[in-house]
Amino acid sequence: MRLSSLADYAVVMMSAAARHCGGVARLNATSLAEETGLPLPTVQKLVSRLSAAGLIESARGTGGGFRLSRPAAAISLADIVEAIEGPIGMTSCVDGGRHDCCIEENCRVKPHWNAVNGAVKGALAGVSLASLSGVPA
Amino acid sequence: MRLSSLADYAVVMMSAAARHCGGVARLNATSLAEETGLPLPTVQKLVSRLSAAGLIESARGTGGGFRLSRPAAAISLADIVEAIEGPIGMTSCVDGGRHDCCIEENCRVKPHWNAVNGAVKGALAGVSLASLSGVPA
DNA sequence: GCACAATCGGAACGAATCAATCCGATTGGA
DNA sequence: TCCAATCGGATTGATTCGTTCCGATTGTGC
Repeated sequence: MRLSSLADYAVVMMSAAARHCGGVARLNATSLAEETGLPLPTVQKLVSRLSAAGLIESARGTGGGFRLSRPAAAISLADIVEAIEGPIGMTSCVDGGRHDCCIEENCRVKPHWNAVNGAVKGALAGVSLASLSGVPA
Repeated sequence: MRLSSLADYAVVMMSAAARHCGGVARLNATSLAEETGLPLPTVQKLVSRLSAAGLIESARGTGGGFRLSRPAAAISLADIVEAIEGPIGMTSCVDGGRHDCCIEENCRVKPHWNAVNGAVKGALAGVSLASLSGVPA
């Protein structure tokens, strides 16, 4: 019931990127690590995950860096959390997923978890980077 | 962003207890383990946690067992999760708690986490054992 | 009053996941 | 063509979680 530190750091990092990224400016991992105070390797790992998820676009080579692939208003906390921790689900018995529960047939709690998952996901999807960093658009 | 297996098992166990416990009947850990299919030691550990949290009342000695200390309608998922995993909070920077975040001064995301935490907690508090097990009262 | 049996409660072990770190592959510029 | 700076993946260590086992407590039956 507590998201991992990586996801927390990712949210902070994306918020800082949204504040600084003035449209086309690219940020590198080093400057962002210095600004946020996070360790550099951690920032690198987060950048890898986020770029693999498609939230940011990275450019290699000298003077490279990364920038947001979408506007800040179109990125929500749910996107970031799913990019770092995988699909949002409080239990293993989500519909369409794996079935590792050995008491699935006698489990009458399962249908109710979907509603709870939807509520949690909606709570995270309702907050965007724009509302976090104060950017109007 | 995924609650532990213990909490999941605890919810299942409490649901089964709510179905069987007809007011004053006491359940023992062995029968409940046989019915739910969970390992006996796990059930014992869950009973320990839940009794320490005050959700169930345990009785030692021959013919002992445990029963719900409150009506099924007065016990929510939030109570069970908090009994097993501690306070519900997605991050370490909850108001009134510990301050382990080294970038707290530059963190502008912090005020928004409280709203998210409240939404999640409300989603869990809105579901009671009565709605899970189908007991009318 | 005593012994027995069944139970809860806490402590110890092993496994899995997570977080942090390091090195190699790729790419743009000079 | 060479160099330098960067991203990407792989490795190591630590923390936490899950499971299991053993001792303390208590009520019953004789």
